[in-house]
Amino acid sequence: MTVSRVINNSGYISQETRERVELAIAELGYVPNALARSLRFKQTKTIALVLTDITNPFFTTVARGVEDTASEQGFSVMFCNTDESQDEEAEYLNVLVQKQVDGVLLVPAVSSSESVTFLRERGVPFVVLDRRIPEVPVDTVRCDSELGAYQLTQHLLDLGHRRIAVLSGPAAVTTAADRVKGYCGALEAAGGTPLVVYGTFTQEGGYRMAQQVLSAAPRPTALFAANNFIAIGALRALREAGLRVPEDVSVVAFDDLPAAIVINPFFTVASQPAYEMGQRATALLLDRLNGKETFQAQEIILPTQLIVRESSAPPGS
Amino acid sequence: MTVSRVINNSGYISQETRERVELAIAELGYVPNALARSLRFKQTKTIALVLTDITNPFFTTVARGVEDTASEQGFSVMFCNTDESQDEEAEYLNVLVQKQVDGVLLVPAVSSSESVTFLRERGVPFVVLDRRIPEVPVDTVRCDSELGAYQLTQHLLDLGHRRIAVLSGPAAVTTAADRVKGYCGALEAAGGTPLVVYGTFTQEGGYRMAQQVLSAAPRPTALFAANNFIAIGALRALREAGLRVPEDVSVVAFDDLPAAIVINPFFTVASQPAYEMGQRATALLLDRLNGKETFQAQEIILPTQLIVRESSAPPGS
DNA sequence: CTGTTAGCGCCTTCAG
DNA sequence: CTGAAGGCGCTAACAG
Repeated sequence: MTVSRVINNSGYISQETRERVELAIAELGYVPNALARSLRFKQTKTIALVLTDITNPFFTTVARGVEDTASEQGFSVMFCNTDESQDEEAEYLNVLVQKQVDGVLLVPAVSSSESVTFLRERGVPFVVLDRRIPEVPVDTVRCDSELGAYQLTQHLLDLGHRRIAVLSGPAAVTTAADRVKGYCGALEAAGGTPLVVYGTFTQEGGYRMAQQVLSAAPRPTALFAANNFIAIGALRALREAGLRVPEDVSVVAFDDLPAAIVINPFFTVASQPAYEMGQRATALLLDRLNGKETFQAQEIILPTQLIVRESSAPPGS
Repeated sequence: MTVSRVINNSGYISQETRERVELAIAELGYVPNALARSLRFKQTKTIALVLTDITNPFFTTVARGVEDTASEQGFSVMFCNTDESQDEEAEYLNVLVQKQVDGVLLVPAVSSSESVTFLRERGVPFVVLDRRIPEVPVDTVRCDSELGAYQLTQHLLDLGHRRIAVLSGPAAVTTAADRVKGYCGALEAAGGTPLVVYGTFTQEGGYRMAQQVLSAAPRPTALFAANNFIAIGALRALREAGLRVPEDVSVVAFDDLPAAIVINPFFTVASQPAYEMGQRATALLLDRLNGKETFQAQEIILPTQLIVRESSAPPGS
């Protein structure tokens, strides 16, 4: 008890006792057991970040924003890769709840409400990141995928493209769906006919989807990749088909690559403020934990930024 | 108690009681408290990954290898970014020890033995990742930086370069030092004079170091970047100076960028098997935890792979 | 100012 | 086969 008082600087302690205790602590290399503390206070000072794949630079940057913000406030972060699998996600959430994390930042693999319901039933605060859970009011921090896609498509339309294909992600993922929606909105307003293929948010997916749309006749003059990996895969397919970018086919994409890892910024993109998304989501979650945010669910929607680079040009240029 | 027996499938339970308990569990959304369990068993089933910056694709990939391997064996992973700061590192380790993590994977910010001693004194198993702690026998998983650097330098020598500058990382970081050493070994054997500058493992660092060595007379004909970020920064400096790669200056680098995020593989590199490093380090740590590895410290040294691409060519070509 | 009691939720051990 | 006691390390509340 006396030791506890010394460590936590609480209550009255005589100078002499304090020094004796501190000496003993140093000598023994004593470290307080945060587990026991957590058990008592029902607070672990730990949050979890559940995402699909930390290997994607977008999520890496988000993760960095999360960790920085969390550690500033004395929280640790556990991270989990679901690989877009709902089962993995459920399994991780189960473990996290058992481990009594104070809160969860979740990039849901699918837009169903199961995970969210699971957490809510067990009283674990959470913030949904990057994607939406339709029809359920939950704290969410994400970008405006629809508007970003609209702008990206509009940019292609302005350049004169009419046959624009979307290489999308899984239909069940809201960012994929929203981007398709924004694209359709812009395209239909201009009297074009949507051409949409669905696949995975991976390089392989982009490669396959690109091959698929390129075999169509007439060939699209522009491709819209729903994320960075898809864009890279698509580019590979274009090269193999002997098509030049942007001369033969323009390419635009969602998600920019960090300046630190890219040699030649090339893709025209709708860039998402990944670091800030991580920051904001964490701040919101911690506010909830501290009871600062007690009102209803809020949705923080950040803007994307259209950055025009060399991968897009007028058709047949 | 009876509930405990049901959950853990231990001891005798009548079928009927089991069913009643299971029903109650489902109804109440009961979740066992892993904290209490950990307190009793002194096992949290959690390990920590302490690295400098998860934003670096090399470490991102390592992290992925770690998480995959850990979760396979039922362990969760906490991650911490030290930004090469020894103080941050010490602070994180302190928290982690308090939180009773079962083990730590550490990419030490500096090569001093403080962190390692800290962990050892407190009985926390750990594996050092990527870097060495000189003169202290500890479990280590890393690449052969010296040999990799030797090969990279030899490659430049073979092309005919003699004035080769190294843009290194912090002198206190063993990977930086080892790479300089390998470079010096190759260069001196060929009768060249080493030109080494030290900086940070960042794009900014690479930019500044490149500017510095390019102002030397005679100008180096080749640059050796000690990591991927430095290479990118150096390339920026070269461009600004109106120098072409590889025509005017060749560039080689340590660390490859994952194929999924790179458009045009361009740099000649010594590639490290990042994912495997994470895997191996985690496996070793978990073996220690399970008492499988009870013998003395071992050092697992993985080979780098020399990949020749377009950024290197004979001088004046 | 310091120490004792009790309980957070778990499971080993021992009674019933 | 099921339940009660006790302790993992911590601290609020209360005694001394």
